[in-house]
Amino acid sequence: MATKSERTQQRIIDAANQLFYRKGYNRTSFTDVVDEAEVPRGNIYYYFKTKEEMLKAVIKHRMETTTLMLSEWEKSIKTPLDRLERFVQIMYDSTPALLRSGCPMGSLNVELAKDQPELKSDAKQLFDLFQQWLAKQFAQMGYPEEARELSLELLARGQGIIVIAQVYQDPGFLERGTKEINRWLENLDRYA
Amino acid sequence: MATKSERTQQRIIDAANQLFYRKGYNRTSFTDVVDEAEVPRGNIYYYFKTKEEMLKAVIKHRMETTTLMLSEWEKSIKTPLDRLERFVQIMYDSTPALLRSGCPMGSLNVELAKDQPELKSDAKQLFDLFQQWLAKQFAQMGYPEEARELSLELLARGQGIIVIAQVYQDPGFLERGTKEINRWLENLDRYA
DNA sequence: AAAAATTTAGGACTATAATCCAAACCACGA
DNA sequence: TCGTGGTTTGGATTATAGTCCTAAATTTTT
Repeated sequence: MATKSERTQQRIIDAANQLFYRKGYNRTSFTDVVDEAEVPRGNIYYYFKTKEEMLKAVIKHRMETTTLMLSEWEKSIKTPLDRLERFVQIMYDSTPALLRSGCPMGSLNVELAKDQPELKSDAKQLFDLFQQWLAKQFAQMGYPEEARELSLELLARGQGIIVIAQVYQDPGFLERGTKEINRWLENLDRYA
Repeated sequence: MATKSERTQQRIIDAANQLFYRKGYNRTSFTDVVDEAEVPRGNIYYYFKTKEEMLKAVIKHRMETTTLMLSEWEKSIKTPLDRLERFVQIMYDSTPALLRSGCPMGSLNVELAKDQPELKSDAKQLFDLFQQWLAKQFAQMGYPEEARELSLELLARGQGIIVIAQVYQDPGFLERGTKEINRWLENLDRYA
């Protein structure tokens, strides 16, 4: 089992992760994290000397859980189409959170792209992770050439739908959008 | 001609407008604005008592210029298809800015949607403005029923393409994306 | 069990941001 | 010309955020 120290660190990362998502990176203060994680003020600096470091840890954490999720999908889901649709599914399943705080990956990138290039390149890794996994599925589906472009298109569609659904607080738009993506994927699969 | 005071106020709004776009609202400080507008420190508070007020003025300004732009398009461009394509065109024309700072309207909404609901509802007006104008064009094109949904879909496509193009710093993706949107619009028009 | 290393804890310190203020300045009508 | 209202200044003030420090407590190692 994890040591107490490891668990404390994890609590901090979890708290920061949530807050960065809900409030955004820049608007989240150390005080916020400290309160949420229920760690004494000064102690947090033992684990993370700067806010940047904390963000990097959060991104690393997201990378790990995402990697795990994707590899499990790969293990448990047989066809590329079903895997791609599983990806779309989490969008739909996350409706309430997406309407509240947008896409965790997209909004972080949009925020950091402004004026914080070093951090942005870290956040971009998350996109890369999904992008490469999606491309792999498209390639297996029979589109090795177009795999990258298709994966970007799928990501773009998702991002767009989420932004608009959030702006208009419209879960229906998210639902119709994901259905439409599925139709598109099924057509791609059919005519591969 | 505008009074000196009016011109000063306008300089402040222009500076804030640019900075909010380039750095984001939360990361822009009064000092930044003061420097950019070349107005003495204290003077800015004569015009805007709070940062919120300044944002509202910026949004108002954007609303005005956008309204003007859209009504000019309506005057000078004859068919709904051409008008819609004109909209797509500014996306393409703005490639460098979009790659640098994302969509001015989208990124502002994404930023403010996190934890700043009052401001968010102001920023949303910008979307409404475009959305209603786009819907009008779709209605004229022959889709009165689907006008709203189509306008949201067009906005979503634009947002998605911009986010991905920015994340991957890929002007080509933006170009292909806008071309694809145009194809879609032309098909809609053809089979109206 | 003592020594060494890690972790906790709270507060101090510094930097930066937002906001306010009061004196000076200026334009213009009485 | 004087005074009055709007405008300009720069610095003062306050709040908040980020960072650091040091001593105590705890855990680990010897």
